[in-house]
Amino acid sequence: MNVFAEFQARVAALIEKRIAAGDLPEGLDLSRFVVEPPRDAAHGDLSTNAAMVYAREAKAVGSNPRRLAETIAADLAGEPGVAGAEVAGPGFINVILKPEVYQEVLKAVLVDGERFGAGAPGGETVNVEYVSANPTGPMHVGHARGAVFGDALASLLSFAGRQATREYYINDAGAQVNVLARSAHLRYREALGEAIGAIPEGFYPGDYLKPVGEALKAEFGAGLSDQPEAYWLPLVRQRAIAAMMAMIRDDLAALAITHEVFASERALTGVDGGPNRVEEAIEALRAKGLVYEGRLPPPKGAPAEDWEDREQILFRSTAYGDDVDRPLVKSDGSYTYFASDIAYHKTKIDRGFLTLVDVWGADHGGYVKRMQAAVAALSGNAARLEVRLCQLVRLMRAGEQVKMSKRSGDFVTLREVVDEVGPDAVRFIMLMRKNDAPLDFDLAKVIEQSQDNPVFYVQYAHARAHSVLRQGLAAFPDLDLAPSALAGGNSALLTDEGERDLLRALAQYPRAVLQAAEAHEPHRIAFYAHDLATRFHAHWNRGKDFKDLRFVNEKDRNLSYARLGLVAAVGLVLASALSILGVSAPEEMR
RNA sequence: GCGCCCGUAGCUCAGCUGGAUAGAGCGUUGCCCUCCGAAGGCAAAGGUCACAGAUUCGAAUUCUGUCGGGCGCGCCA
Repeated sequence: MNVFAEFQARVAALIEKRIAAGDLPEGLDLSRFVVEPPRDAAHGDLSTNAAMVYAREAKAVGSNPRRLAETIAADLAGEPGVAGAEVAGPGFINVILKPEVYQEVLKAVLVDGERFGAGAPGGETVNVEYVSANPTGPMHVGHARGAVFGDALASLLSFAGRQATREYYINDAGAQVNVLARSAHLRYREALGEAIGAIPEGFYPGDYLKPVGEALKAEFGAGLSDQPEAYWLPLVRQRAIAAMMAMIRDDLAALAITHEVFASERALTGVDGGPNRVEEAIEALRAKGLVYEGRLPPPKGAPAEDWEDREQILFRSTAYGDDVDRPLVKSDGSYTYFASDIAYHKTKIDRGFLTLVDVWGADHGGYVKRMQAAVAALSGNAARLEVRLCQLVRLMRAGEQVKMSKRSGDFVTLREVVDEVGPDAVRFIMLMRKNDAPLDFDLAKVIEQSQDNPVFYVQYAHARAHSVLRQGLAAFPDLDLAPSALAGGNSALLTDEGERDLLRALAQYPRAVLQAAEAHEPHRIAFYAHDLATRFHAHWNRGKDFKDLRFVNEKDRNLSYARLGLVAAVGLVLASALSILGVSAPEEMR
């Protein structure tokens, strides 16, 4: 039950009525106005700018904008559920709703439970690709942001009714996985008892490869030590990648993140058998006349000492808005990363997705246009790729930046952070910020001041709601506090301003979900949850000053029951919002 | 040099796709626990929305320019 969407439709109908009456011209775009909650509660329950939006059109047909507003307001005042409507300020129409509307909202929350605010299932299919970290080592905190964002976005879209698929692209075909294999082979020789000394430049130095070396020893004995690299590299690479992916999945699981599809870049190339999807994708582009041999101007800015001017195979990405055409084949004849990424995105299109969302680190920003060009070209402009860039996380410790370098092996892993502060805090902090704003993640702060962490604030509100329900049951042991039963309470008794404030907040949840899903901005759900928690804490505290405002009043069974229904509804919506964010909703926090 | 992102309270950030008097957390100051959970609440102080133009009934929000910061700029991923 979305009050705002309902009134959006009603106002649209009233505007059509004005058109029929000649107060407005035909052919208006009825999606231009909004029905929203006013910032100031004194302005009523709903507010619309419809009369202002169409003021110019009203003038054009000789009508008066002010009169238009008053006519619409008068019509609105006669709508069911409306207690009053008036024109205010520069031309807003403010609507005051009858209490019955909120009683219905409350009932809907209690009946629908954690599904309140969810969109109708069966919406469009959306592919959300996130994390896609190279399988060369454990995840570090920089990966966490995109991981949490993508996961929460997919949850949000699913809740809003879309059919979201979570996907991870494994970069297991490039040069860096060969480096991984050589590094693992080094650890293998170490496991065999060989003194390998310091890890040479150009190898991954981390200890996390030691178990891989041990496992290789267990599987092959000494059988790989005297062989040429060409012999052992594929064997070691395959096992090292599998080990890294297992580790990455574990790290993600610690953050409650899962993917439905793990897509292998290597499998696309056909080197291990199977069709060569990369070649197919390039042929598909070639068939559209978008692949040619040509020369590129030298790169500007950063000096490239090994630049050589030569003919190469290029994708005409400029035909779809890119700045320059992009190479598909390297000088050694192998495909570029871009070429296999085109093939990967083609598989998404071939699987029927028309909306693709990629979550990348901000350092890949320069890559956005060419990938969008490829998706547009491959799908004939039918599919749309949206790239959400996550600014890199600056990891701080007591106000000082922690330098991280994968090469030196000196980095803070995601697992270390999760073990220190818990998955809920990591997720909530990352989701309290827009993805494209930089984020300082101060370990010392999160650890030492964990009580000031907003995640506890929201979780506490949820726990407090359940605490009140427990109190209610203690006072009235025979009450049925199941939400479906509470829906039968007499919510007309909820007349206090604090209670009405909570009801208004509950009514806004479906709207918040809808808008967050449309904008692909899960952080709005985090702010909604925080706002609802604030209102709940505030009203709870009023019960300290005014005893008759407490939810549980042992002398008034019916009133208590109605109020417990409100408390249960707040708890349900908080749980729903936290569930979208992937944060736990404990019923007790003592 | 070019492209993308960002600039809002002392600090960290929201600002509902152009709306009414720009909000919250932290920090500072002063209050509220014989009382449903004080991990909470109330109040005060704190602003040239980087700057200058443009668009219109109306701009933190859209466009242009300037300044400042981040990221990126064949054959790495």
